[in-house]
Amino acid sequence: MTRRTTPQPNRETLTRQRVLQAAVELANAGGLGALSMRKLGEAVGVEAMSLYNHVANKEDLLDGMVDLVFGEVALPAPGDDWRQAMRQRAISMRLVLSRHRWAIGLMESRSTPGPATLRHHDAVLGCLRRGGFSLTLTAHAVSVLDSYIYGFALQEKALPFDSPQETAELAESITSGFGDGEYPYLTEIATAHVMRPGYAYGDEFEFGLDLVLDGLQKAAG
Amino acid sequence: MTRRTTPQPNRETLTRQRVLQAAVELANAGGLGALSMRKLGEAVGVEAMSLYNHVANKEDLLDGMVDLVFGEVALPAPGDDWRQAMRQRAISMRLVLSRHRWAIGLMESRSTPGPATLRHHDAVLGCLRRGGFSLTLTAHAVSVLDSYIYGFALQEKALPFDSPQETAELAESITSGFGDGEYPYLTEIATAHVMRPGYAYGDEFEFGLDLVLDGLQKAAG
DNA sequence: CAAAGGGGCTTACGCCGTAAGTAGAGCACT
DNA sequence: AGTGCTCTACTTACGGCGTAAGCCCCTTTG
Repeated sequence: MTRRTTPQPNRETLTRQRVLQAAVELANAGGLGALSMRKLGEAVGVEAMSLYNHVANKEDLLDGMVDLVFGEVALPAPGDDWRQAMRQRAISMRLVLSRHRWAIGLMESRSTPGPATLRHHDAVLGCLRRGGFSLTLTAHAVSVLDSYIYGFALQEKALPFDSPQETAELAESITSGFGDGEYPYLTEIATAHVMRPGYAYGDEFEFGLDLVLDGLQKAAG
Repeated sequence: MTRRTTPQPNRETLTRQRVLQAAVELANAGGLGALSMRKLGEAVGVEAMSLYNHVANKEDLLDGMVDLVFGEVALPAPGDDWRQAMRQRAISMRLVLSRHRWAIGLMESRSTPGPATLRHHDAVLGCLRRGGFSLTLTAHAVSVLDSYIYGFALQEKALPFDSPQETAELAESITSGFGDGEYPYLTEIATAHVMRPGYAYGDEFEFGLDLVLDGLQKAAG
């Protein structure tokens, strides 16, 4: 046994990828508030300061996390009909954003997009251009589609409940707090619509999505 | 001079309103990051801990700020045509959200709405119901409209520039960073569309808004 | 086998939100 | 007038944050 030690067999070398993935897992589990450099270091078995060998600073870490999330979104297949492709893209994006609820709040202010983000946007633009959209209409379409998707994800995130049952409980607690006449229409929709069995806000997504796609199809002529 | 001191004539008593307004001003000036209890105390001429006489904690402070912002949005007038009223409401909301860019990032996770927020939502629901919308269609309409408005505001906030000139500069710096073939459609839209004189992303808002309103009108039959 | 470089660790600084305790002024009683 | 309650503001302190600066030792290379 002249060999000193094996090259740390029990601790595989840290990489940017491993750091980013651990950060995403931390954020998934406890929200962005649970993600600190110290806790992230602990999660990957390293002191906080050692993380700075792999990320420039926390901004850079967040940028990398956002790009990782974008990488999970299914790219529109080049051969597909634009409408079909955009529909699938939107649904995939919403799925990804609901898997990583912290991400939507992070896309504000992240102004240095990573490669997966750029690839995603390029694929979306290409799908529309090849589908016959003019430059101007392509810009309109991307704006309205992304606004709708992000905005829906934002609202969905703001809801502090997941199951229909929790929804009903919250709606009841809100309406019972006021006199009947104070917010009549809120009371009406809470009692007669939201509290119906089987209600789930997420089901609203496809209604708006198809509404937007219809409008774009008409505009494309 | 038997009287000890006058009852502090030069310092008007602090109120929740004054605290909230100062907090909004701080956030307007320097973003949410510039808003700390210490700085807010300094702004109103008081130590940080004294603020807790008027707000329960920072969460409560943020809740109050959001409600203050909602109070700035013009309520739909009861007599108006639903489409006209919803259009004006959307434009007013976007204007308010661009005056307070920090607010959109805050509406995530604020789950205890204040009176102005409730009044706003009740007025919107009422406008649609009186316009003949069924309960289900009203829920659809609110979802798609709010998603679009918030999502647009979110994207607008993410843009790190305000003037058309800054936009062009950024677009050029992005496209020049890659080989021509890497992101062809991004390059195309950046050079041939975004960099045109007079381009401003904000102009996209009304296209999507009218698209959504058209779709709702059709759905309302 | 020595030199060099790099990944990891320790320490420290100035922020943050806020719990806990204190002081003084205004008011309502006797 | 005295007594005590309440309300506002201040002070101090704690644990956590991002990260700058410096050191240490292991690995690679000549």
